[in-house]
Amino acid sequence: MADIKQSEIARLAGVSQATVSRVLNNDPQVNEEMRRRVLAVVEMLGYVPDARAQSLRAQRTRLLGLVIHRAPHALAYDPFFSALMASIIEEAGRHGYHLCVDAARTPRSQRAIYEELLRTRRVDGLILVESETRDQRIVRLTEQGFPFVLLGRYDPPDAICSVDNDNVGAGFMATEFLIRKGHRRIAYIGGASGLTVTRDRLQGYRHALEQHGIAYDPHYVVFTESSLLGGQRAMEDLLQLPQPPTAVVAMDDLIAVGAMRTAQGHGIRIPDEMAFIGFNDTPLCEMVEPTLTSVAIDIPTLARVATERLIALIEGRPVEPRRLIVPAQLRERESTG
Amino acid sequence: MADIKQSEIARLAGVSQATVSRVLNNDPQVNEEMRRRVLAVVEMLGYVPDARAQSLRAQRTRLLGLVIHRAPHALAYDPFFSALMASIIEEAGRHGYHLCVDAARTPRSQRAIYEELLRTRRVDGLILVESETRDQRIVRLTEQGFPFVLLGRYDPPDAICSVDNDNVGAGFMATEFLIRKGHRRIAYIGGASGLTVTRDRLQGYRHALEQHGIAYDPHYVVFTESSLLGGQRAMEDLLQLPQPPTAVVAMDDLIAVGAMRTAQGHGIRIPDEMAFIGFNDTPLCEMVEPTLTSVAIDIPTLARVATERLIALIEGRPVEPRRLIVPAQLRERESTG
DNA sequence: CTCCGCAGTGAATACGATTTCTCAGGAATT
DNA sequence: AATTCCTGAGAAATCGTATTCACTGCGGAG
Repeated sequence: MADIKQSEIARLAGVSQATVSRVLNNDPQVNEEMRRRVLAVVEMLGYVPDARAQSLRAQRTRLLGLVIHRAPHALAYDPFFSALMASIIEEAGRHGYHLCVDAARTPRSQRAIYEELLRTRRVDGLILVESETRDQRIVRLTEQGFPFVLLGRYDPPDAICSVDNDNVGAGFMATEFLIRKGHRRIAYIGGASGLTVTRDRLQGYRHALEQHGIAYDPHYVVFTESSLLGGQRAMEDLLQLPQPPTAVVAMDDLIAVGAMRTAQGHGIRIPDEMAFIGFNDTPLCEMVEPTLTSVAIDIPTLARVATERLIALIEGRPVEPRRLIVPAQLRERESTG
Repeated sequence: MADIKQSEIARLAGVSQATVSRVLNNDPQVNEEMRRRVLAVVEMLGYVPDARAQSLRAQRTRLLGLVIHRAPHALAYDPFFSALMASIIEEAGRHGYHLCVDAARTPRSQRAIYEELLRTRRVDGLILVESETRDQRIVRLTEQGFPFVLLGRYDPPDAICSVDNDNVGAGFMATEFLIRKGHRRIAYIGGASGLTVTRDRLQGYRHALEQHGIAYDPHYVVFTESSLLGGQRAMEDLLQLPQPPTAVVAMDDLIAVGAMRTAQGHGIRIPDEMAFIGFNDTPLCEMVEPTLTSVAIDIPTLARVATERLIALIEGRPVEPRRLIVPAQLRERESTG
């Protein structure tokens, strides 16, 4: 049924298989009469070229790769990745590409997955998320000359194509916002301390304190796992302090909500006694009580730009500048009064 | 660098390219001495076969397809799909398959995407979610003899391979639970009325009422969009009734949370004055105040089984029984007292 | 009138792997 | 010792498409 190939079309149209290929690829070299004849047959049989053959011949699959780490947890619980995926898929589709999503449970399986995708040439390029400060993937991909784009890294090596939200700026924005509300004892809860995103937002936090003449107190900075539970644990620690903070900047919404829950559990009223601010402006913000102020990452733009650039790299078009930063935006809600 | 092919390995090992292929495919016909020699070279160069060439030759890509509808909304806001994806990817990986995720904004683009995946033979099989009562995709795929598995449809045509959570049972379970808590005026908020999942859970709801001698009142049944906003709108309607319900069965957690928000907005205390129960047991349930009782769909099992069966279909292994039902489970939390 | 160039086409080949066919050479059988 | 059998490995075909190369007419220039 579906086993129609170009040679079949060619036979029915009375032309050579090469001509069929030319017609389908809009080769200007082909005569109008021939084109019509071929297209008529193609139309009639509903022929579409076999992607597998095209992949081999053209040495490109038109597949982009995205690997989610810390699966299945991150994928199932963090809407950031889902939102990112949705926009990547959309933009990829606009260019005739598809998205292959993989997931890794452990750093070890992660390495293996990248290695496989790379070696088997199953995908044409990769979007790297959750880049760490000294990322082996970057080294490996670069030495292989494999197209990739970093998404979500603030200080990539030069010559690496990257797109990032302005994490330093976002950290600064969140912290300054709280300072202007009158807070002086502001805590920062980070995710894994190795992640650049954790560090970048922390840097913005310190910047804001400094700029407003508030001394940096390391007791107010804790690192935890990026999850509801992580936020809860971190908050427990902060509440042990002789002088607990009056406001909390949490590295993501999940952590923020976890921290809020714990604070509420201790009878603390939000935002009157303690203010909270998260990052990513996930749907979660609207779902909790009180609703959570969050610094918005423009995920659709981030995804769109990263995808566009990756495809440009794959197709050998120039990509300048190598590094692009998408600005953040603060969405004020109830948790900051 | 990475442009090693079998002929290269063959040359270095002093054998023919066919032998290299045989070694890599564990052909017992090959001598131990040869095998060692080839493997040594393969190991040294880190050679891995090109997936594109394998795809063409074997007429199979080892890619599974999943199309998310109502994108980007559904993907970004409904953790169900993310959780599903995570488990599909994991199970697929276990069998050497990858997952290609697509997204459709409109029913029209949806048709186009399925048609393309089908015709280009880009994927070996499809997992269909959100099956409707008279689904054109099923007709099309069946007539093409294309491997696919239905996920989340309770009453598939015979001979169609499907996996579903027990939606009727889940609807029954949720409703009966509320009845046992003493509720008599119980509302049901469904998603799009065409979705089988909406109808199946409704059927279970009616069943439970009937079995406990409660008259079915159509005023207590409303359909809405599967979103926070949809839940809010539906709740507004229910609150207009002369005798508002004392308990609400919402077709998914998102709708339930939206409905709860609106009820709270009207000063209704939960669960004292009104009880709520959702479906899917998404992470959201733990994040809201009060936490939401939900009927758990065993997503990992659902995904695992569906993926296993799809791969079996693809590889021509028998799949019996055609229809499989994964039981649901109620997770009691604060919203039902 | 001859030759060149060019548009348009078909034949042939490449892409990288798997699989079938074929055959050499050693073991086993008579 | 001659024939058959079997094992193992090479040569070649194949998957479906894109592309290079070579050829055919035909028109215009010299």
